[in-house]
Amino acid sequence: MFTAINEYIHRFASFSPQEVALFNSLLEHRTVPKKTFLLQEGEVCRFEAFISKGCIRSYYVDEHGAEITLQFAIENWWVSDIASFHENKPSRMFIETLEDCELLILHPDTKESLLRQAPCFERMFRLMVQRNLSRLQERLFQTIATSAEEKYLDFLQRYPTIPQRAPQHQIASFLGFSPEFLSKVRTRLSKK
Amino acid sequence: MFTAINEYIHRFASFSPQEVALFNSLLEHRTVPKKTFLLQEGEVCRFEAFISKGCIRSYYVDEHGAEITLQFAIENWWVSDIASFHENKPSRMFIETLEDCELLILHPDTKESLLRQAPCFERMFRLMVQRNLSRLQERLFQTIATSAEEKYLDFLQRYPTIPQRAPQHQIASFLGFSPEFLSKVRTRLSKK
DNA sequence: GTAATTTCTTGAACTAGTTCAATGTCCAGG
DNA sequence: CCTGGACATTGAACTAGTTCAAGAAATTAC
Repeated sequence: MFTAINEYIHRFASFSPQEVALFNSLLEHRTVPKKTFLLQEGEVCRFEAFISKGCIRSYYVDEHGAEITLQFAIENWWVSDIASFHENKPSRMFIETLEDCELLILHPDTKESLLRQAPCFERMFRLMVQRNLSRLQERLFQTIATSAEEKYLDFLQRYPTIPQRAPQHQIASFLGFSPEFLSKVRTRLSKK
Repeated sequence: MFTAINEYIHRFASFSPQEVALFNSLLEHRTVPKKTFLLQEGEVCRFEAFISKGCIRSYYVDEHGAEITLQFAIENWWVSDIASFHENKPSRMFIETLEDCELLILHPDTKESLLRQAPCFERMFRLMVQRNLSRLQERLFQTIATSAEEKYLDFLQRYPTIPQRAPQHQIASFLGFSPEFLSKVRTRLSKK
């Protein structure tokens, strides 16, 4: 149950067996069916969830009711609204499972307890968030600088499993254009 | 010289006088004239710079030679390419002063030394990066979900000093549209 | 103080992407 | 097995934003 997450944390830093044991002991294991909301707009996010199995989407809803997908999270990724989690404030996001999921969960108090008992995890979380930040910078750049077609092709490379796991209109909302246009881009590409 | 940065770090965590003294002792103070490149594409970023005075822009250049502004950094902000800095790899960014600047600089080795001697700074940097990440999430959402006019108005609220400090075409490239269109948006707004 | 360069504005022609509506497809549930 | 709802496709009309070109305004450099 913990092999994946233990491999994961060792990619960022080294930990003693005791530290790993402490970490594992603080994780809550949870099984969640598909189409379940882990978080809805207005709620405070009380988890950071590591996905051992399954696929989860986080998204915003804009003033016209349109969805904008922030993230497709799959195996070996974390999902949370960190701003809401850390500042204890209502979230603007929805987080919903796309498949049946196996999660390993940290709560605000268990995370604090972990960091108090084993401060070396601060480093791991810092490096994790840093990596996230640079990826998001790249994505913003791409959102502004490239055409819908390029974005879609790049998406297929980067997230090869998502097209089988999420409907197209959600992918369009991740890439930043309308589902109809994604459909047109796809037919255009398949004619080449 | 250190008052601003010391206030800044205390907003994220508490530090003993010794820790603060160590931190300050590791900072390199540097004065940089306007229109100086702190980093150019292809170089490895060897600094995290806290701006005591001045204004700095970081941007990408896309395949057609167009600039995309990632950040306008002013007093009490940090500027760096964290991916390049931490993974020691060539950057895709340019970082250029818009004004004469006073900077307090951490280098990769001084940062490591700081974190080794005073691990509590891990926490501060983690919280800093987290805040950055959530702001960038908001910005991505806004880039996708709102009109040019809304983006510009929101920009004026959020960065009231930048219009006096940076040319309009750079602001347009931050907001994600062409300088000509920004000009049109502005005349449209001023007619209201 | 004037030349040179960068920045900003305006207009006309264009295009990438949107919106709406209609039709077709694919399931999941009873 | 058939039916209702979600999902995808297509086309036509539209629009927000782009591109190009030219001129005006503002800065900068000597």
